[in-house]
Amino acid sequence: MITRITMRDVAEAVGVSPMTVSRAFRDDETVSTKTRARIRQAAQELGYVYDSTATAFRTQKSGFVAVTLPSINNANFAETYRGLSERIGDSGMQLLLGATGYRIEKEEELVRQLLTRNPEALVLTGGHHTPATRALITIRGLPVIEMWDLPEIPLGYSVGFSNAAAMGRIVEHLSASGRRRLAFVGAAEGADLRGAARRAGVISAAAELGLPEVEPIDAGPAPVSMQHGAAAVARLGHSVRAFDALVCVSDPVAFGALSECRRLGVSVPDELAITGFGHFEVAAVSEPRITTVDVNARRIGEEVARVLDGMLSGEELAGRIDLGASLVLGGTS
Amino acid sequence: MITRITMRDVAEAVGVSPMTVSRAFRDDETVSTKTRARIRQAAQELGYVYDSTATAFRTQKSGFVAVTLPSINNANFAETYRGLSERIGDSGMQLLLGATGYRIEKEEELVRQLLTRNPEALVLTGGHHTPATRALITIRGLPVIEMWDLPEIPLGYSVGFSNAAAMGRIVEHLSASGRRRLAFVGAAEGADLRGAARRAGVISAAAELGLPEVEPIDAGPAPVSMQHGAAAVARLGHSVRAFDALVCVSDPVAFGALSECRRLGVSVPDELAITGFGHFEVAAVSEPRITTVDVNARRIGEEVARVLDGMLSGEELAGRIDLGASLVLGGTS
DNA sequence: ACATTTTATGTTACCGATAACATGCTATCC
DNA sequence: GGATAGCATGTTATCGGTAACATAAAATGT
Repeated sequence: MITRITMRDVAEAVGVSPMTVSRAFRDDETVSTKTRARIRQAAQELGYVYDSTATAFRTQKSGFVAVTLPSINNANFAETYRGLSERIGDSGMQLLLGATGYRIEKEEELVRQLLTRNPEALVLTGGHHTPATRALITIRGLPVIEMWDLPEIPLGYSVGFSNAAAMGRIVEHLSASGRRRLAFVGAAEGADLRGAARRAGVISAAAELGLPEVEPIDAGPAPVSMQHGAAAVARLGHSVRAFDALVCVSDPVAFGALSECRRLGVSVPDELAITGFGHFEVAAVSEPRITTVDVNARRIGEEVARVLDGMLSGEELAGRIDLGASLVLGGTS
Repeated sequence: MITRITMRDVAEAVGVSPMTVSRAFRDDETVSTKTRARIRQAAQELGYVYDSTATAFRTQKSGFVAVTLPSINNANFAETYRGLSERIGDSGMQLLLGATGYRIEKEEELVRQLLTRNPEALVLTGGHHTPATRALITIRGLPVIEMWDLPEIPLGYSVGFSNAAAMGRIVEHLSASGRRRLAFVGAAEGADLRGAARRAGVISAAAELGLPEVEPIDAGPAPVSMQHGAAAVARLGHSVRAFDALVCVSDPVAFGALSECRRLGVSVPDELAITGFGHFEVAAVSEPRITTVDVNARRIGEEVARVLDGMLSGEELAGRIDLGASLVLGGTS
């Protein structure tokens, strides 16, 4: 890589101006078909590679959409990202990904870093952000979409569902099937906002249905996963039988709990019901299958892409898209 | 966002030249502490955001490392990405991610797109690429790391393990525990190169140990996951008892197979052994736990980050890092 | 045949930061 | 006290495209 090949080189080879090359590369109709072909040809031969950095600089349009996710290692967030990623390509945008580790302070740091790349829009997971994050975004007037949890005070567009409503479905179902002594298995108080919203949803739904107070079971710091679900039940041991339903913050946690119940010899669903959240693959495959709610992770991503597309082409769009959540009955309840 | 705030604006506010502001922002020691503080202050007040695009353009260093993964929705690849992502921050690099969907043609398209962003290095998963991909990279002299599968003809550095060796461990273990009629459950012939390497590893290890020919069971097109593992066993039904061990291409597939065996009433491991690959969380939590091999997904990412760091600072490094794979015994074998 | 429109291409200036070089000013030394 | 070294800051040119405007050549109309 002694000297980099630029449009100028291609232009000289063909015998036209760099401007014509630039036009040809953007498939500008005003460049004659013949010239375009010659330019393509020469570019190919010279091994020219288009430089998006220069374009981003000159046009002040980066072609980037910045995305933050709590974790990439979560099948649901990954599905959302996939839906977004596959759909966004059409509008010529590229995604810049950052993982917050479920912490809004980390999110702030990430947003700061991502903003230096001049993204044309920002997609955040969740509706809670540090004041500095909010300020950074609003000062710039950057288009924002918040996804997953529908926020009370949105920054811009939002696409997702209500954790409380989704958990309400679960609790109603459990109550309808005669379960009364519910425990909620999730992260420790305060650590995970999404988890906290789900716990709150369970508690209020239980209260509304006249069930006894829900017992919160701390499964450790977020992100809680299979191991934590298993460990939480292992810690309880046979006293898990004090409950007749474990409402878990997510399917992985539910699966961990289910496996541990089997090890303990606690029969699911006869002695104990177990429910998850998110409709992960493990819930659909395990034996018995886990009762859960489908929150359309994939579709969230796809809808975000659609909204982005519309936003960037200046359309008027609904500010808030609630994709809802549907109960998926399994054999654990 | 009427007019964007630049270093010039900050410079004017403080009463210095833009160059001094530039130096201050890069923590250049030659700028006096007092001036630096005043610049920081003014930048803060004006809401100035550093523009990496301009820097990337001027210095011809993008600060990007491009990464391709087969899929983001795979706990192992996600872990590798996480390891890489968390370690790479130190060198000031940012990752640009693309997912190939396990297809080298898509990889080529992605690499093309990523190259327009002038990445300073490229990280590819796997050792098989289209000729065009290889050409694109070598012409540019772009530093490359191939990870996961150690390639026969590497493009540059490589960090990973041998699929064949790892599968060898599994087969040896099965053979040593008296299993003889092995089936390999994976993607259809040719579809998935990584899967094909694993199948080949099983077949040759079995041959070496004098076991009968291994039966290949097609679990569908890559990526094969839990559902596919379950469906493959469901399709076999009770004739699965013709085998005494199912060697699965991955833990999710093994878990699907295990669940389906339970539904069928086939006893694992008494009637049938099941093994996985990759040491996914589900293998460690399911009951029984699944025998698998740990390929150090997280560490692959971390090592790649280390190699990148060294590469970019011009150190001499080992060209090939084999992190090996270790057998993890579970209750399914 | 000449004016007018259309088509294809060229010219110029600029996006925001920074490398390389230049310079003014203040300590330090004998 | 004058020369020298060192520190802090300034000047200039530039990275590779492209918006906006300009223009030459060909096509069209009357």
